[in-house]
Amino acid sequence: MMEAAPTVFVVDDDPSVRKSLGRLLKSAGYRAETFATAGEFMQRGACQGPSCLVLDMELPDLNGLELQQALAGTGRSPLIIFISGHGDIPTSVRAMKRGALDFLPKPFMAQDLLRVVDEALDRSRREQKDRLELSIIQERLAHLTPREYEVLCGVVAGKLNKQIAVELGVGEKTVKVHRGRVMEKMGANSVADLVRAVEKGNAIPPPLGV
Amino acid sequence: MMEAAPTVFVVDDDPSVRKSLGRLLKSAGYRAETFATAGEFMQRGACQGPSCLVLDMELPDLNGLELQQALAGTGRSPLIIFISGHGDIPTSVRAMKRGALDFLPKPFMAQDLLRVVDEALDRSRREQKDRLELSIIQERLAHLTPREYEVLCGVVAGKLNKQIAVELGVGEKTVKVHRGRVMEKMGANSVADLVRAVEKGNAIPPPLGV
DNA sequence: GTTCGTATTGGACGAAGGTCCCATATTATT
DNA sequence: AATAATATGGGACCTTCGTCCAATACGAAC
Repeated sequence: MMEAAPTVFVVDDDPSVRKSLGRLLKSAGYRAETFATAGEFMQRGACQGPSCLVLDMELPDLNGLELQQALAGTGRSPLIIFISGHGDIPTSVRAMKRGALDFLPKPFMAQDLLRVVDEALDRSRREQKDRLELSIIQERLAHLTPREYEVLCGVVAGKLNKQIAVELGVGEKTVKVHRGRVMEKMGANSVADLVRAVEKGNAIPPPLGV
Repeated sequence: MMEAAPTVFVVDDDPSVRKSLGRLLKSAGYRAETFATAGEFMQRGACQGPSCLVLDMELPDLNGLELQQALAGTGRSPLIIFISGHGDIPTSVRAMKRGALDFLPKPFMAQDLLRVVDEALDRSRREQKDRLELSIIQERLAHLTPREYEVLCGVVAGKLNKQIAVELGVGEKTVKVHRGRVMEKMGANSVADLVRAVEKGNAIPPPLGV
């Protein structure tokens, strides 16, 4: 199975920068898409393969930091490499605190950018794998009935069927039936698997308070 | 039980900065210790309570980034807030990529520093709690006999006693005995607890390749 | 109004887990 | 040589878990 081509998005208001970065990235073997404004990029939906965003800090509509936040607000959080002609330290620090991967002052050397892009795509692949696993687990969790979910909680808390039954005010028999269905729906072969799945599924990335 | 006083370390070669920051931090209610060089700070051992480090980037012996790495190399990784009079963007970005909490160009406003210090100490408390849990688990893991550890692996992999017995070439009975001891030594009341403990215990913070 | 999903339970049975007491063998330590 | 820790088991016993077949009840959807 072939992996989707790695894509690098470029958002920069300077046409010559877009053109030269586009060329550079394509020559390095990446798919490149360029945008002149934050708005344009927001319109383009997320892509499936690994990707990252090379983002100019100074844009006509939103500035780079604002776009970074806008994307985070809509659930998209691509790996961002900032580039900037007039950046200052506080701006770069804020960008990094919000999760940017790097911040390159213009002008930068092509190989520096390519190295960072390469790292970004590597990380993007890993994140994509993690997100896929997570979404599968959450999908399965969502298909549990309320009762099944209650039983699940008891099981991963290490309680006995008997205890769970008392807490829910039902017979131990009933708990067993639900429990069996939980194992089946979650695709777990053992309590150990179940615990790991639930731990992963509840791992909510803490929002960066920056 | 009273928590150890939060401590802020200051490393700066300028005596007037040390003095004024020391005063500022003490007036804000923190314990403050100041150092003129990286070497001096390295000599002082880690403290127990929550702490963070306010670190000047320009020092006579090592520069700030070097001290940051030197500390990481010895297993200490205090939360670092850089301050710098002559910083540039690449330096600040590198510092942030290596995990610094913030990077304040001099001169900065006292309240800005205090806000960041406060956040750092909050995080330090959380990290300390996590490290404590981790060390307890690792301590317990270290007290398992080799055989018990093998059995533990089988259990958290969701295997049946019978399967584990076959793999280890022993009787199911023996596995049960080891398993019982594992549960006792690990302080686990259920397989679920055991799985969570092992997952935590194996969570090795990935080194920042920066 | 019938069908579907959900929740509930019974009886029965076997598999698996856990814990007593007891026993042996090896190795390391003292 | 004696002691302790480790590793290995037997026998007995109870608990817990899982699954088979079967049934009832409620609400929502078609």
